[in-house]
Amino acid sequence: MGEGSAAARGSRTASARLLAVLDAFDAEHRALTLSALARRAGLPVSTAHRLVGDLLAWGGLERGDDGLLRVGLHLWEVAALAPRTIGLREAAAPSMGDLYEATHENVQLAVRDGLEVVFVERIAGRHAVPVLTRVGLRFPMSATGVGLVLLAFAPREVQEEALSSPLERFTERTVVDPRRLRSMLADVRRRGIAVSDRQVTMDALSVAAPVRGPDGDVVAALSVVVQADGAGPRTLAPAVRTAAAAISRALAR
Amino acid sequence: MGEGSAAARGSRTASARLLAVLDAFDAEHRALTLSALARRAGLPVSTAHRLVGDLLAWGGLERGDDGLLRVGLHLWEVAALAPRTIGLREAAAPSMGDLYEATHENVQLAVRDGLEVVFVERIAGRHAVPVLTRVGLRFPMSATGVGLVLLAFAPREVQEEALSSPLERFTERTVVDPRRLRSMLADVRRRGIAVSDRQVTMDALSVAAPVRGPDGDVVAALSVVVQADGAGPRTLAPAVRTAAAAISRALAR
DNA sequence: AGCGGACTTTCCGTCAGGCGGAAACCCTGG
DNA sequence: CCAGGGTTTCCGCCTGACGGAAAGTCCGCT
Repeated sequence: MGEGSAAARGSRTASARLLAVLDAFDAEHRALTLSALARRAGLPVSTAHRLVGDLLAWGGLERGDDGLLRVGLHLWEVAALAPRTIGLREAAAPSMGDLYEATHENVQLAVRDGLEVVFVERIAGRHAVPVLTRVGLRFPMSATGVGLVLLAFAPREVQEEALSSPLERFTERTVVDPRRLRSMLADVRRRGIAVSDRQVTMDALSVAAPVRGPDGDVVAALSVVVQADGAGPRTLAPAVRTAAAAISRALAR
Repeated sequence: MGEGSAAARGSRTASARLLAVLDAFDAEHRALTLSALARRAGLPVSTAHRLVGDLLAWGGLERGDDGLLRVGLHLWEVAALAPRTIGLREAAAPSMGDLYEATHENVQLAVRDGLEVVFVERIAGRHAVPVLTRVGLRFPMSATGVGLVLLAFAPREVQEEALSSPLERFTERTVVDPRRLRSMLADVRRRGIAVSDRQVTMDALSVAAPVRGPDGDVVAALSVVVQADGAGPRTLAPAVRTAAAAISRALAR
């Protein structure tokens, strides 16, 4: 016992409360009123009020002209110091640009966090297929191209854990059978490339390749997303693989 | 009395302490040991230890294989929700790419926060002049090209405040005379373009133009940084201006 | 105007829980 | 083997966080 919003409330630490305020924001709720925020964070308004005040003073939140609360610039500044974010982005940008030039499709870079992938950078073609992903977004590993790569090269324990929980289904083609997935992963490791064919949406297909850090372990994955019936993976694979390799080289320096 | 690290300690609010932990990180200190962090944050280790524990659990910090603490991915995810960050980036990316294609020089996008500019995005040419700026970095407004633009179009009060405090000098050519600066700003407003000629470093020159939001107010500034003795501002201005206008148009949609 | 509702801000008494000194623990290098 | 750095745990004191409540503010609606 002890769970349930009411009970949980009182037994939260001060930091947890502050962080809950930040967690009240997500892609669908980028701007909140104080009370909406309090509701979402599971806090009494008066408490939220004080915490928000602290965050406003610090720059972690900002109040727009419309009076709504949004995530502030200062938070972003700090966050920009995260490894696997700016540094990775900077190293990857030129090669991603090249890849975009070559394909004019969505080019994405993602890293693994726990059992999920987080998209760190993306070049969205003006005319490319619209995709669900966005920078800063989190996705389960099993479906996307980048996810397959990152899972294939993840430590044993992570793989086991990912395979043991039920796999989320997005389309009729999403692979949800662990045995099937396991063999796909072996394939990815062997070929150094992953293809997610209509496993996320029925109109898109992605081709991904691993990006390696200085010491050879896979730190990120690069992918290109194309129309499912367009140029096949066959032709894209080499380009993605070389671009990923170029990023790995840039990281080594 | 009352100031000085010791006295200040006790009189801090819980949130302030947590935020101080985050502030312990900066561009020169991206990875810290617990005690170094405590020192920088002005907190007793035991306190820092607990706060760090909370942040680790939340994902605001992460501990590397080397045992050092770094800013965590989850913080970045939240920060990515900040307006004038990802959204702006996404809107600006294509035009910035075009501008880079045209010039092959550093292309930068910045917004104003208080009396400073924060660089939000940058395309670093492989062969372009090395510059001091980096994404996530903060600079005083008076020297850089983007700063001049953002200051020129800032609200009256901001301008007054910026002009009333002494201007930081970077090179012998940095403008530090408020009267001189004031006339430069008028010029920027009139021409819709700002040139910072060797005001930050003696080898670089930047040309900047305003990016406007849907309601016409200046929300960001776009700039190109080139070798001080290279192609003059004369030739760059049109390109920068058009690219900035294209971004403004993208934002309007 | 007058009213109801939703949000924000302030106030304050209570008491949970944060705070931090100190000591134990754990390295690594001399 | 010890010295010096870091990390982690423990625990009693007491501060300052907590949140209910009420006042203040700003709508839109009739």
